[in-house]
Amino acid sequence: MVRPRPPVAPSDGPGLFAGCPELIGTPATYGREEEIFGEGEEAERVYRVMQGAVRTHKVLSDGRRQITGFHLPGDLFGFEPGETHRHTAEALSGTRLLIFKRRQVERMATRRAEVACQLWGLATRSLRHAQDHMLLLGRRSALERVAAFLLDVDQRLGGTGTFDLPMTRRDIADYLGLTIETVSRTITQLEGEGALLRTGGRQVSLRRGRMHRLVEV
Amino acid sequence: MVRPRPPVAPSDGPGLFAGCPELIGTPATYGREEEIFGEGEEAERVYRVMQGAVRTHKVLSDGRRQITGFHLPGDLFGFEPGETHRHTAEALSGTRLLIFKRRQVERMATRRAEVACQLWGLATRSLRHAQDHMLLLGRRSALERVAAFLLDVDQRLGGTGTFDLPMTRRDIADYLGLTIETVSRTITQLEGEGALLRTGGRQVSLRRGRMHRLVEV
DNA sequence: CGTCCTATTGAGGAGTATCAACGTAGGTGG
DNA sequence: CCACCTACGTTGATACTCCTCAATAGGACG
Repeated sequence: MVRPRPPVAPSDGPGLFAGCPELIGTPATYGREEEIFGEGEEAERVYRVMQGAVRTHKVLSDGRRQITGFHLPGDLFGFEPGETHRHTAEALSGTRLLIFKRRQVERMATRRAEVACQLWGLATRSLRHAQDHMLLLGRRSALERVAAFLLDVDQRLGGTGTFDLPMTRRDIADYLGLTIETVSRTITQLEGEGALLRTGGRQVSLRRGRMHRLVEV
Repeated sequence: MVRPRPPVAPSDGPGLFAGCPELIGTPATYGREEEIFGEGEEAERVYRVMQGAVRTHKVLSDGRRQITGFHLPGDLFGFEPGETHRHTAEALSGTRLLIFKRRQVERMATRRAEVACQLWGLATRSLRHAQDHMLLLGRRSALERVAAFLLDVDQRLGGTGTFDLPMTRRDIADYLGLTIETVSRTITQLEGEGALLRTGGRQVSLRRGRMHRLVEV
């Protein structure tokens, strides 16, 4: 969730891949919790979010799950250097995607350097997000994790300070490497310290100054 | 450390960038613990390890550190999508590098799609490593982390099962999101369970069957 | 209104961090 | 060549964060 939105806006046009008119995507819709692709499946398609949201995750055999990222409109996902997907991807809610043939994109990338550069940029931005998240998972407390997460969601949803969390406590917990109980308790604690207000349902209103002080560098 | 070696072998030639003869790197050597670049500095160079090893890390203001990766001969590092480095890079020991001008590489990438594709492949492989590491940091126990780490180092150093750890306990701890004491205790525990032998200094000899059983999926 | 799923809260415990002491190895200067 | 010094590593005692298990409350939907 920390990843900044890539500069590829959905307004590039309904059928375009990263501004390349030769690549036309096939529209598709997915329902809440529906799987888009599974870990281990052949990676023959590439996806672009048009509406809704997608999460990608990895699981261990005993069910422990780590969400590696949330994908919002404009984001591309599903690229793999190898032949198979290393993640499972699922729609968070009703979601519209554009599907591209991976071979077609790769062939285009070998011909048009700007497409290949865009792919590189996308991968590098994802990498930066992943590295920031490693620091969070390896070295931050539960309070810092939740505060950083809430600030990030706020920013991605417009930065007004008041918003509805688009995911469940389970998703948040599996993204932050915590349990749902710890997430819940931490939000309660943040409310007790006056760093946020719960204004009904999943809506929260942040005191961004106080929140930032909890995260610091 | 988990990242598999990229297919770009150092034997590509002393001055070549990813098989591209137009790009000639400048050789440089760095001593133990010497900084190669710092977080926040302008990212105008790109590096390739020829000999030795490099670690990249991020730090919080209070000193908490997360090592995001170790780079061995053949690996490229230092790429950034933005203008500044998001990491600090330091040599683990006496290390020989090849330095490339970032602008030059990018210009070459816009002209030659195969260079851009190589950059994409490098970033994507790093991303895969980062995502595997997120699962480790977010959801694995200390025992699993250390066992996975040792198996990975063994594999990267030839897979014989017996090797010298090329980094200190502090580096291991900061890579695995643990403390040096926990790393030390966990290695002792692994020895007690007959999953490895300490054969003097930093050398260890793994019982890979037992180690693998501890890591599973 | 009941059912199911999600979220909150509490009590207790496991796992890892922290603080401290001691042991070991490698390098330096006498 | 040896003694010292410093950095690294191990082990122990204790503390604390976060997890686990359990019960309750709140919302969405039929």
